[in-house]
Amino acid sequence: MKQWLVKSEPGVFSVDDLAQCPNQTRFWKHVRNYQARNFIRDDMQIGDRVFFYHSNTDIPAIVGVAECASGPYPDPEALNPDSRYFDPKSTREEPRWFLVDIRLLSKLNQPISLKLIKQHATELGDLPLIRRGNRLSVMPVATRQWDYIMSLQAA
DNA sequence: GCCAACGTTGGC
DNA sequence: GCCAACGTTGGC
Repeated sequence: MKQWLVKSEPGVFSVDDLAQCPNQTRFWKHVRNYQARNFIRDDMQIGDRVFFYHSNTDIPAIVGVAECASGPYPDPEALNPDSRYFDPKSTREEPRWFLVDIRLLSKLNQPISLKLIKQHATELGDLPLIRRGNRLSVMPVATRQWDYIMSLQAA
Protein backbone atom coordinates (compact mmCIF):
# COMPACT_ATOMS: atom_id res chain seq x y z
CA MET A 1 0.00 0.00 0.00
CA LYS A 2 1.47 3.28 -1.11
CA GLN A 3 0.47 6.91 -0.82
CA TRP A 4 0.37 9.54 -3.54
CA LEU A 5 -0.38 13.16 -4.19
CA VAL A 6 -2.11 14.07 -7.43
CA LYS A 7 -2.69 17.57 -8.71
CA SER A 8 -5.74 18.92 -10.41
CA GLU A 9 -6.62 22.42 -11.45
CA PRO A 10 -9.97 23.16 -9.85
CA GLY A 11 -10.97 25.22 -12.88
CA VAL A 12 -10.61 22.04 -14.93
CA PHE A 13 -11.58 19.32 -12.47
CA SER A 14 -12.11 20.03 -8.80
CA VAL A 15 -12.67 17.90 -5.74
CA ASP A 16 -16.34 18.87 -5.94
CA ASP A 17 -16.45 17.63 -9.51
CA LEU A 18 -15.02 14.33 -8.31
CA ALA A 19 -17.59 14.20 -5.51
CA GLN A 20 -20.35 14.36 -8.10
CA CYS A 21 -19.05 11.52 -10.24
CA PRO A 22 -20.80 8.14 -9.92
CA ASN A 23 -19.35 6.40 -6.85
CA GLN A 24 -17.25 9.55 -6.42
CA THR A 25 -14.94 7.83 -8.87
CA ARG A 26 -13.30 8.91 -12.10
CA PHE A 27 -10.02 8.54 -13.92
CA TRP A 28 -7.41 11.02 -12.85
CA LYS A 29 -6.22 13.10 -15.76
CA HIS A 30 -4.64 12.42 -19.14
CA VAL A 31 -1.01 12.58 -18.12
CA ARG A 32 1.49 13.17 -20.92
CA ASN A 33 4.70 13.30 -18.96
CA TYR A 34 6.95 10.29 -18.72
CA GLN A 35 7.97 10.61 -15.11
CA ALA A 36 4.33 10.84 -14.09
CA ARG A 37 3.40 8.04 -16.50
CA ASN A 38 5.95 5.76 -14.91
CA PHE A 39 4.50 6.30 -11.47
CA ILE A 40 1.03 5.49 -12.76
CA ARG A 41 1.99 2.55 -14.92
CA ASP A 42 4.56 0.93 -12.67
CA ASP A 43 3.71 1.79 -9.10
CA MET A 44 0.09 2.75 -8.54
CA GLN A 45 -2.10 -0.01 -7.22
CA ILE A 46 -5.72 -0.38 -6.36
CA GLY A 47 -6.25 0.65 -2.75
CA ASP A 48 -3.38 3.13 -2.63
CA ARG A 49 -4.22 6.32 -0.76
CA VAL A 50 -4.19 9.61 -2.61
CA PHE A 51 -4.06 13.25 -1.60
CA PHE A 52 -6.15 15.28 -4.03
CA TYR A 53 -4.45 18.63 -4.50
CA HIS A 54 -5.70 21.82 -6.14
CA SER A 55 -3.00 23.51 -8.18
CA ASN A 56 -2.86 26.76 -10.09
CA THR A 57 -5.50 28.41 -7.97
CA ASP A 58 -5.89 31.09 -5.30
CA ILE A 59 -4.94 28.83 -2.42
CA PRO A 60 -3.05 25.76 -3.60
CA ALA A 61 -3.94 23.03 -1.13
CA ILE A 62 -4.71 19.41 -0.45
CA VAL A 63 -8.48 19.38 -0.48
CA GLY A 64 -9.43 15.74 -0.27
CA VAL A 65 -8.40 12.17 0.44
CA ALA A 66 -9.00 9.57 -2.23
CA GLU A 67 -7.91 6.07 -3.08
CA CYS A 68 -6.93 4.26 -6.24
CA ALA A 69 -10.11 2.59 -7.39
CA SER A 70 -8.37 0.75 -10.21
CA GLY A 71 -4.96 -0.31 -11.24
CA PRO A 72 -3.37 1.40 -14.24
CA TYR A 73 -5.01 0.88 -17.64
CA PRO A 74 -4.29 2.29 -21.10
CA ASP A 75 -5.62 5.78 -21.82
CA PRO A 76 -8.13 5.29 -24.64
CA GLU A 77 -7.88 8.94 -25.66
CA ALA A 78 -4.33 8.33 -26.82
CA LEU A 79 -5.77 6.17 -29.61
CA ASN A 80 -8.51 8.58 -30.64
CA PRO A 81 -7.39 10.78 -33.54
CA ASP A 82 -10.07 13.33 -32.72
CA SER A 83 -8.92 13.76 -29.14
CA ARG A 84 -6.56 16.45 -28.03
CA TYR A 85 -4.83 13.69 -26.11
CA PHE A 86 -4.21 11.64 -29.25
CA ASP A 87 -0.68 10.29 -29.56
CA PRO A 88 0.13 8.68 -32.92
CA LYS A 89 2.97 6.78 -31.31
CA SER A 90 0.69 5.01 -28.88
CA THR A 91 -0.87 1.75 -30.06
CA ARG A 92 -3.31 -0.78 -28.70
CA GLU A 93 -0.53 -3.36 -28.54
CA GLU A 94 1.94 -1.00 -26.92
CA PRO A 95 0.05 1.72 -25.11
CA ARG A 96 2.17 4.64 -24.09
CA TRP A 97 -0.14 6.43 -21.67
CA PHE A 98 -2.06 5.15 -18.70
CA LEU A 99 -4.88 6.17 -16.42
CA VAL A 100 -5.88 5.23 -12.95
CA ASP A 101 -9.30 5.72 -11.39
CA ILE A 102 -9.54 7.49 -8.09
CA ARG A 103 -12.42 7.47 -5.64
CA LEU A 104 -12.94 10.34 -3.27
CA LEU A 105 -13.04 9.11 0.31
CA SER A 106 -13.45 12.44 2.01
CA LYS A 107 -13.28 16.10 1.25
CA LEU A 108 -11.30 17.91 3.92
CA ASN A 109 -13.25 20.30 6.10
CA GLN A 110 -10.20 22.45 6.15
CA PRO A 111 -7.82 22.27 3.17
CA ILE A 112 -4.15 21.76 3.98
CA SER A 113 -2.54 24.61 2.12
CA LEU A 114 0.75 24.54 0.30
CA LYS A 115 1.77 27.44 2.48
CA LEU A 116 1.22 25.42 5.63
CA ILE A 117 2.96 22.39 4.19
CA LYS A 118 5.96 24.53 3.29
CA GLN A 119 6.16 25.74 6.87
CA HIS A 120 6.89 22.16 7.85
CA ALA A 121 9.45 21.48 5.16
CA THR A 122 12.08 20.49 7.70
CA GLU A 123 9.91 17.85 9.31
CA LEU A 124 8.64 16.56 6.00
CA GLY A 125 11.99 16.18 4.31
CA ASP A 126 12.13 15.64 0.58
CA LEU A 127 8.80 16.06 -1.13
CA PRO A 128 8.54 17.09 -4.78
CA LEU A 129 5.58 19.31 -3.98
CA ILE A 130 7.73 21.73 -2.05
CA ARG A 131 10.78 21.47 -4.23
CA ARG A 132 11.71 24.56 -6.16
CA GLY A 133 10.34 24.60 -9.68
CA ASN A 134 8.34 21.46 -9.10
CA ARG A 135 5.95 20.53 -11.91
CA LEU A 136 5.35 16.89 -11.28
CA SER A 137 1.63 16.18 -11.28
CA VAL A 138 1.72 12.88 -9.40
CA MET A 139 4.24 12.01 -6.74
CA PRO A 140 4.79 9.39 -4.08
CA VAL A 141 4.24 10.35 -0.46
CA ALA A 142 6.02 8.34 2.23
CA THR A 143 3.86 6.94 5.02
CA ARG A 144 5.63 9.17 7.50
CA GLN A 145 4.95 12.21 5.33
CA TRP A 146 1.34 11.21 4.82
CA ASP A 147 0.77 10.90 8.55
CA TYR A 148 2.52 14.16 9.25
CA ILE A 149 0.53 16.06 6.65
CA MET A 150 -2.71 14.56 7.95
CA SER A 151 -1.79 15.76 11.44
CA LEU A 152 -1.52 19.32 10.12
CA GLN A 153 -5.23 19.25 9.48
CA ALA A 154 -6.10 19.26 13.14
CA ALA A 155 -3.65 22.04 13.94
C1' DG B 1 -0.34 39.09 -15.33
C1' DC B 2 4.38 37.77 -14.53
C1' DC B 3 7.93 34.78 -14.70
C1' DA B 4 10.94 30.81 -13.23
C1' DA B 5 11.43 26.12 -14.11
C1' DC B 6 11.15 22.47 -16.86
C1' DG B 7 10.00 19.27 -20.86
C1' DT B 8 9.76 18.78 -25.76
C1' DT B 9 10.81 19.75 -30.46
C1' DG B 10 13.56 20.30 -34.31
C1' DG B 11 17.53 22.24 -36.89
C1' DC B 12 22.14 21.37 -37.41
C1' DG C 1 24.22 14.70 -29.60
C1' DC C 2 23.80 19.66 -28.78
C1' DC C 3 21.10 23.43 -27.82
C1' DA C 4 17.95 27.31 -28.94
C1' DA C 5 13.20 28.07 -29.28
C1' DC C 6 8.94 27.24 -27.70
C1' DG C 7 5.00 25.63 -24.86
C1' DT C 8 3.30 24.41 -20.35
C1' DT C 9 3.02 24.35 -15.37
C1' DG C 10 2.01 26.59 -11.44
C1' DG C 11 3.28 29.74 -7.54
C1' DC C 12 2.99 34.39 -6.52
